[in-house]
Amino acid sequence: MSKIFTLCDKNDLSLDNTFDCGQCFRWDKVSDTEYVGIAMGAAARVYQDGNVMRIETSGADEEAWRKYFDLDTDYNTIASTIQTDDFMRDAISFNRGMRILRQEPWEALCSFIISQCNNIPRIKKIVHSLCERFGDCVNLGGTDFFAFPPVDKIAVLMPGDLAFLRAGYREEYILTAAYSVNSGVINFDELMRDSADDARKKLTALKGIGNKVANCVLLFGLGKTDAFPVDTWMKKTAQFYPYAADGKHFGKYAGIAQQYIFNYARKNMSNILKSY
DNA sequence: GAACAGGTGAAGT
DNA sequence: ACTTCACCTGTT
Repeated sequence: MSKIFTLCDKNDLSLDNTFDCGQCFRWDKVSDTEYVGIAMGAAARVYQDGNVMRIETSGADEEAWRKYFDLDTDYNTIASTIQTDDFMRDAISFNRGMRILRQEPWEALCSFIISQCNNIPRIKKIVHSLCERFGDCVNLGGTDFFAFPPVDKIAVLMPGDLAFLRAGYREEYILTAAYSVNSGVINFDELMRDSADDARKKLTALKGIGNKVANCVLLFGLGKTDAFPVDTWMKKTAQFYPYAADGKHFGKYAGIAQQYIFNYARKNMSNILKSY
């Protein structure tokens, strides 16, 4: 049977700014007050109920979900440290209630390999297809969800076995990553203890993993808030707001600043161009 | 048909 | 160190 927990006050978690800010690919909007998805092998329905946010889940305990939603971190305090100018004031205000999800490292690595030079609908489609084929099926409220496949399920595959994904040249990168993680060449526990610089070096040693994807893995999969991914949107923004391409400027919470800037730019670029 | 999409690596200055 | 380009695929 499913269980229901209260997560937090409604002001401390914005569903759209968290699930639709480009950091994750496995949550879908059901209504203005509800998303459904799957993480840590547990399906879930996250929804607003009056003044609080609640979660109904097929598994994973309350503690695991609290960690997943990073609920022990005070984002208001972090926001004040990265609010260095008017642009950031507006970006933070736009993203009120966003939280950086603590995703599983292997899922983050594989997902952001798929993300390269791709649009979000197709990323989601490819990831879903991978899960449907190799992940465990979990039911919640009559709907089937598919967990992200464990790395050993992918590490036994040969080149060509993922052709059905239509992931193109990214297939080789997925397999390389799976072999490396499964064999222990890449050890996430170790990367978690490493500095961001050390962990980044180990990740970019893999074929198909450059700085951008590695930084996404550090930020979204390994909890390193100082990792600062710079993608095309950040580069575009940096043309008129240079700090968007400067990972040093925002200090230890640079990654969170990045996500505020990224989502602000991606959703609102035309208005931003008029304002700055 | 061309250009583009949350990049990367190899080869060329 | 910086620039250019091919790489799979799907959509506009």
